[in-house]
Order: sequence, then C-alpha cells, then structure tokens
Amino acid sequence: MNRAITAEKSHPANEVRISTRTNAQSGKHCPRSIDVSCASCRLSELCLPIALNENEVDRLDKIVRRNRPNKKGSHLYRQGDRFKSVYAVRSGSFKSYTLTSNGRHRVAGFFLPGEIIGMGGIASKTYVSSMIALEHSSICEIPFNQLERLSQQLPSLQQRLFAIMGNEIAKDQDIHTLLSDFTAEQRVASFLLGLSSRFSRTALSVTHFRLPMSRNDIGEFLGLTLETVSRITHALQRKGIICVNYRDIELTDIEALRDVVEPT
Amino acid sequence: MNRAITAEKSHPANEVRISTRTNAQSGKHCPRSIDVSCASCRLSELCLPIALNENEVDRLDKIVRRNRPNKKGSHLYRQGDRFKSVYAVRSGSFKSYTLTSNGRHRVAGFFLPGEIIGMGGIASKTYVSSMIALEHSSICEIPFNQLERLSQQLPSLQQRLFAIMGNEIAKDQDIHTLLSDFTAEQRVASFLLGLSSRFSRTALSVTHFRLPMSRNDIGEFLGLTLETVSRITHALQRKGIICVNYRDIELTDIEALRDVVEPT
DNA sequence: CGTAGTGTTGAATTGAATCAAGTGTCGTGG
DNA sequence: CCACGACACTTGATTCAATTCAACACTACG
Repeated sequence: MNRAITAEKSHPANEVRISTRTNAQSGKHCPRSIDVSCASCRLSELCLPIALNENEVDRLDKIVRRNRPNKKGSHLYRQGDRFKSVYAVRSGSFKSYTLTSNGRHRVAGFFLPGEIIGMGGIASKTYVSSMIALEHSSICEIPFNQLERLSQQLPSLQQRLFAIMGNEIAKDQDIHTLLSDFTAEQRVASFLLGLSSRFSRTALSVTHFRLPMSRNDIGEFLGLTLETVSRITHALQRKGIICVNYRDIELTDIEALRDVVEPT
Repeated sequence: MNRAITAEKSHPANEVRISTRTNAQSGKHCPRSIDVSCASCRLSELCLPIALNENEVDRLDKIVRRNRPNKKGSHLYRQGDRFKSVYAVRSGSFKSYTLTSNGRHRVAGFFLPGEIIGMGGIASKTYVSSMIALEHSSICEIPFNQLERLSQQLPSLQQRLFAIMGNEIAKDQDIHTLLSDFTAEQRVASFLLGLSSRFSRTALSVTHFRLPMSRNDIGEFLGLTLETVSRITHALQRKGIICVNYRDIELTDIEALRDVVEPT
C-alpha cells in the first residue's frame, strides 16, 4: 500500500563520512557529518544551544565530542556504567531500556534527533538504563563535569539545562498518566501522536514516517504485549484512522486519532 | 490490633506556631516552626543544603520564604498556575495530581519532608500538576529565579540542583517500570517499601507508620482501583507479611515483602 | 452523636495477556 | 544477485487478573 520514502532513507548509510560540505538549503551542515560545529548544526534550535549567543555556542562547542557514528544495535552505554557524559542525538534514534529484577526487558524511552540522553545518571553517578542505537545513528558527547563548569559561567546555558531537565520531569508525568489511565488503544494512539510531533521537528512529513522500533519495543514501552500493539494498529487501520504497513505508518486522520486519546 | 502512635501524631496540630525553641536532642529546630533557618533545620541533610558550607547555607537561607502552615486539603498551587517557585516539604505530606482529559483525577506523586516539589514547571513556566496538602503541613518556598541566580554563584548549589533533578528523572523511570511491568500485588508491595524507606529518613519507625493518603489516592497513583488496593493489602496481611488497620501499616516481614516485588 | 466519607468484601464482567500457528520481510552468505 | 534462515509481525482461541457494580461496615470529624 504505502511505499514510504522517509527522510532516513534518503541518507544511505554509506554516505556517512567526514565532510565539510554545507547543506545547500540552510547553509547548515548535515547533522550526520562528524565535524559539524554546534553553530552550524541543523539541530541547534532544538538542542542545548537554544538561547545562547554566538560566543557562548563557541564555548559549548569546545567541550562537545563528536564521536564516530553508532551502528545499529550498538550500545552507547550500559545500565550501571559510571556516568560521565550526557549525549545529544544528532541523527538516527536510540532506545533506553532496563533489565528488571526478573530478567525481563523494559523500554524506558525512545530518543530522536535534538534530544538529550543520559540525565537519569546525574544523581547516582551511574547510568540507570542501557542505551542502544535503533539504526545507524550519530551523537554528540558532552562530558558532564565540563558542562557543569561551563554552565557555571554561562547563565543562559544553566537556564537551558534546568529547562531541559524540568521538561524531562514533566514528560515523565505524561507517561505516568498514559500507563495508569489509558486503555491499550489510547496508549498506541497517544504514542503515534507523540512520535509524529517529535518527528515533525526534523523529518519531512508529520503524517507519514517509518518506525525505528519493533512492535515488541513499543509494547515494552507502553506496558502492552507485542500482540496487542499489532492488533490495535490494525484496528485503527480498519477504522480508517491510520494506514499501517509493517514499520511504515501514515496518519490519515489525525483528528480522529486525537479523539481516540481524548474522547470529546 | 495495631494502635499506632506515629511521629505525626506526636505533634498535635495546635502545637504549630511561631517558635524559637531549639530541639532538645539535636540542637536543631523542629521543622514545624515558621522561623527555622536552613542552617538549624533538622532536614538540612536531606534537602537543598546538602554539601553547602556555612556561608553558602546562609545565602540560600536569605531567599527561602517560610510560609504559614498549609491546612489539610489546601492547595499549594494548581495545574496551569504560573510557575514561580519550587518548594521543600518541611513537615506533613502532599500529593500532586492532574486532571486527565476525561475529567478524572490521576495522582502523580506523594511528597514527604525533605523532598522538593514543583520542578515539572520549570520548562513550561507553568505547573503541570496541582499540589494539595494531605494533612496539616508546612513548606519552604524558594523563588526559582532567585535560586537560579544564586546557583550561578554557588557551584555546589548548582551541582545539588542538577543532582536533585537527575534523581527525579531516575525515580520516574522506576515508576514507569512499576506501571508497565508489575502486577497489582507487586505495585502495592513496592509502594509500601518505597514509603517505608522515605519515612525512615524522618519518622520514628521504618516498619510502622500511618498512611497520609486514602486507598483511592494510592490506586490513582499505582494505576489500580481502590478496591484492588484494599484487596491486596488484606491479601498481604493474610500471608502474614504486613498488618493493616485502615491507614495504620506495620511491615511485619520486610524480606517477604521484598520477595513479592522481586521473586527470587 | 450522627453522618459523610473511607474502607472492605463479594459476584459478574471484560480487556489484555498468554498460548499457538502461521506469514512476510530483510539481512546475510553463498 | 538470489536463496535461505532468522526474525518480526499478524491473527485466532483461550485464560486470567483486575475492573466494575453493588452492598455493607467502620471511622473520624463536625
């Protein structure tokens, strides 16, 4: 049915290499390139640099490490590792998961470009979950003690950090609502809407995207089984609200989808 | 069965008044008193002042407002109110709740002495949940822009704030696990253990305490109905693991309770 | 001392999990 | 480049844990 050509697909993996070419449209570098500075990164309006002036971004830039891209399935860090850095997703996507006491997986969250990873480890000095790349991805590493020191000198950076962390806390409250109040159908609908709005900041289309995660991942995140996720997506399709083809999702009626989450 | 005399009960409500008497045992003021300084507050090892030196605590102390005690059922703030301050619980307890789209309540969390309230509002500049006193309680108000300014000058305060917020993020992940993975029995057991360890920092007994919240509150927090909470607590009692008498809880076999959460 | 609110308990119902069998897709190695 | 095998996904039948509905008991507060 849907032959999706997503933004991801337009960057074949073998195109990822050191590059200094500028992005034709925006004058900003493709975030896949290793040597992109914060000032020239296409994601600078989403990420840490918001509200920093040119000089401040330069100073932030000096402590950011742009590592080699992460292969699909590779770990950024593991639960229990010593906390050293937070990370900003540059391209691709990650999932964080914990191993529960009974040995089962549980997905704690998904992370898309522009989002900050690893803040759960600040207090305990230990990462509280493992982080794994869902596809070929790249990140910026920011050593936290340096970030702390710098935000001591740059009030707007400190402010930005408090805001990012406060936002994380607020977001977790929404997940709490979802898990304690919502039916399976509401959860899946809410999940798709959330992904859509997060994709909208970087992807080509708000209504048509490719899921980077499996049904099982979605289930473990939403507190459902993979079978239920599959059943629900197809039920939503039968109602004409979305169009599913494996990981290819098209939201054909966003209003109806919102109505599933909050019946009016 | 259990005639509980809790720490709370030993401070009759009418004892709460302006006072400069020092606490006989510790030389520190009773946290109920309105004019207790941070330096002399019994909770200083739990709250913001940890890791601050004398001079730093004094400067923090200057921006803290010690408001009149909150009556049971009174609101500290409401969902949607403009964010101005974070609060430290001095005595008593609070619950935060949100009104979901369908008009139902949902309890986001409970807050005990020494814990910090309101950080979800930092990013949006608006409180994301309402906060209500579960009993006669008192708090310290800390205007956030002043706190930000001060932590710009005091590295250890900034560090402490990052740690508190990071801890909040890590804690939310545990709740996520609880809600997506645990059975009703595991949730209740985990909830009781969590309360116990939090009470242990300020209350007289780790194994015997009085719940400040109703079965309905617990249910809304754990994603269960009040009937289920009631059934489970009595099932745990029948197994000899706890002893319930309305809001009076005694953990008679903590090891067995841990075993309910993580079967070995 | 009465009553509204809070908690307990039972029976019936149901939404999602589990168990099970099959189909489709994609990455890999020949 | 194609074929194979592993994995991901779909779909159906059955089971079960928790909800819902309902009636009643206890407590605590004015």
